[in-house]
Amino acid sequence: MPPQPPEATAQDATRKHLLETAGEVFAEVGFRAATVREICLRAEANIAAVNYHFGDKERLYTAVLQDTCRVALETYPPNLGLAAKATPEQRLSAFVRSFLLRIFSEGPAARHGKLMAREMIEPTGALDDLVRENVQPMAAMLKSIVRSLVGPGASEETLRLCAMSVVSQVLFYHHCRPVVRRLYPDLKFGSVELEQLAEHITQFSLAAIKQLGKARKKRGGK
Amino acid sequence: MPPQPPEATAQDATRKHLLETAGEVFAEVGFRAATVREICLRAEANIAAVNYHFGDKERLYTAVLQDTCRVALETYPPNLGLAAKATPEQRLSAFVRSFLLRIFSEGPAARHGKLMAREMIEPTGALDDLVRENVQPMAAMLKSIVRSLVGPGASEETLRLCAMSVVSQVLFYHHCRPVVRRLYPDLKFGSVELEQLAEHITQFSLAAIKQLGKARKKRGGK
DNA sequence: TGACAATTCAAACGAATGTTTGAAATATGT
DNA sequence: ACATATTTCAAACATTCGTTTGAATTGTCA
Repeated sequence: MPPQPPEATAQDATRKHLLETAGEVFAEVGFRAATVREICLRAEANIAAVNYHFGDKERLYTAVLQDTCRVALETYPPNLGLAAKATPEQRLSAFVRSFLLRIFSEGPAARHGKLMAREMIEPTGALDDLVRENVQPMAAMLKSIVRSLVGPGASEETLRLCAMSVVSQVLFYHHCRPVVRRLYPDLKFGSVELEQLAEHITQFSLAAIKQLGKARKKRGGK
Repeated sequence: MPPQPPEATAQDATRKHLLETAGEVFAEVGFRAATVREICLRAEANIAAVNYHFGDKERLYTAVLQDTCRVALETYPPNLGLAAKATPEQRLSAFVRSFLLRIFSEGPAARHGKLMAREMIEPTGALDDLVRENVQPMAAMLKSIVRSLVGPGASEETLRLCAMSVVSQVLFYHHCRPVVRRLYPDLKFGSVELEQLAEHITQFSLAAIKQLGKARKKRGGK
């Protein structure tokens, strides 16, 4: 007895199809440049379908944003199949790796990354919920990893700064891809390269965090 | 005998005013959402002024992008008044600090950062020239700093990865400000906080780079 | 089958936008 | 001062977009 029986999903197939197609279009060209005509055309639905099923273009967008976020986290969960007794180093590595994969993956799961990148430029009302329900827990998880790496007694500010330094490196290649591509035209982002990149980010961050921990101890903590 | 005598600039004051105002509007709402009506209204120019002086909206935009880039680099030069015999550590610190200031500054110099952030989402034809003439030299400068920090014999890939790790941390707070603001509502980005942030990024990166250099030496280079 | 609700459809509406136009105004050079 | 080129101006044009409308179609249930 599944909570969502198949008939409930098949009931409004066009609504689901619309959600899927809108995700594609929004990710490709953004909310503003996307037209409901294009979305309905690709979804093989009537122009009026968006307004009928979602009210208007904006509510369709927020539905898309929530849906893509769910799909992305289901496809690439933040812990990425980690043993319960993993070391902090392993946990950091898994965090970085799953984050990179989630962002750079092709297919439906990648849409969320693109949409979020656009949200950074022009935040919509949907961002508040998204940060509270998805980003916040992820940030807490990373901060706990950093805490166990840098040792006890580190200030909250230090933990926050280090966590940001880790996340920033992951997001950079996605966010600045247009520049990176032009700077290094031969650079590819296949699964092999992503693994190397994850390894670098992990090692770079581990070295920095551990060094900061040592330096703090020498100074007698603070 | 200045190469650009004052009469040449005063000649078409509306063109200059248009460039200035367009920079404001484009930075605020982006190329697509910006309207030539709004730009001309703020510039106290006629609707047709854009087409007369720049041909069309797109060519106005590229002119704005080049102009703001020039202003930003003039206001916050990458070396930031550094002595000729500065240590690599000082050079890295100056690079990070000037980069942060250039991006987070208020006023006309900040526009370039906002426009570039939008270019990352929807690159225009103007990006190619910009990367070639401005980003590329900056990347080379940073790479040379990293080279002198990590020690001789490091691979080009290592240098590139480390340089990216540095830049990414700088760009993160600007690019992800909507999320950061929601995660830490009390966080401010005044001049004091920017100095602290620059210090963290510098120390974090220095620790990581030097550690990578040591590790490479121990392994006998590569 | 028949009545009612849900969904789909083509067409049009109203608003906003980049651009064009041709005349009016201003500046320039002799 | 005059003739010419440059710049400004109000108005309109052509297009695109989100949304609405009312009829047609399909599905649902008794």
